[in-house]
Amino acid sequence: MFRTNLILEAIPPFDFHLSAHIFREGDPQIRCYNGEIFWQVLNLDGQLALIRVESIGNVEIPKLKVELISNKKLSDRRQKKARELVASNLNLQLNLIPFYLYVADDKVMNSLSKLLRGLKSPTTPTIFESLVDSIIEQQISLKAAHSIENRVIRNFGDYIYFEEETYYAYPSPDTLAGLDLQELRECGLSFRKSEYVRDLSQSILDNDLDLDRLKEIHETHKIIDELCKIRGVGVWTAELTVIRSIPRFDAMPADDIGLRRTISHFYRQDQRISANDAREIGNYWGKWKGLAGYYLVVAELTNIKI
DNA sequence: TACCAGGTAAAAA
DNA sequence: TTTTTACATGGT
Repeated sequence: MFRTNLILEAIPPFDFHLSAHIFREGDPQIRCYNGEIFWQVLNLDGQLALIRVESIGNVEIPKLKVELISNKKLSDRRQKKARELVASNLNLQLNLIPFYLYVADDKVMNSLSKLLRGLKSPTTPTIFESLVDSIIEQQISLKAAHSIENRVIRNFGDYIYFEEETYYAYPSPDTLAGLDLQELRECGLSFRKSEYVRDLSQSILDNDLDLDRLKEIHETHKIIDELCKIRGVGVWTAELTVIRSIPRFDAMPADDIGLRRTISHFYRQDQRISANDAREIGNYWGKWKGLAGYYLVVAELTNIKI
């Protein structure tokens, strides 16, 4: 195996351990954080590398050591690609200060910006990955969805061996496009969702759909409109995808039943709220509503009381 | 056992 | 045009 070390810096504040905490329950063979190191397999222009990230700085002077493990020596170009991918996956270039200033008048959010200072939301390596995951997550519980996602990754993802362990990368559109519906169905997707995923993959393979082009579109609502043209992608899926893959934070999946429960926990004394109620509250966070929603979800996950 | 959980498209009315 | 229905797994 070949090993390469990189040093990455982030725009402060950035709390690596707090931000990686969301992967605490992750599958160790896919993507995981163990309290010390975060790891996952990345596809660097066709070559796989296991990346292991650890903090060698602190929240106000954030610095990361990234170890790249691969079967063949990584070219300079691929090392650069790895740098870019890790930086975007952990949202290192996101400046949180404007967000904190924007929500300073909101009592709850102001508290959270102090309690969760340095928390950045993760970004998926590709828009495709976020779309497929979001389709799988429609309607069913996150736990059920994650077990289905992990089966898809284990069954169809490329992999590398390292120290007697197998690590899986996310399957490519090319691979998923060529599957029988029955193969996806056996991972736990419904036949309908299997069609969505296969057809989405096929249209990328055929160059009928260029997801990366969406990043160039300035207005987020236009990206959401474009995503909604894809069969199986509704507003909820599109909003979730722009937040966690582009990423854009001036959108929030107000239809999301879990997010609504969380918003009501902090703002409406746990009374059920409608999607419109959630949108109304979300508008108060303006262009930062997506990140504000993430802060609320993490606050609930980590059992923070305001 | 039944019902709900980070929805969506297609069928039925 | 609007309303209803089918669908997958995991937890309670």
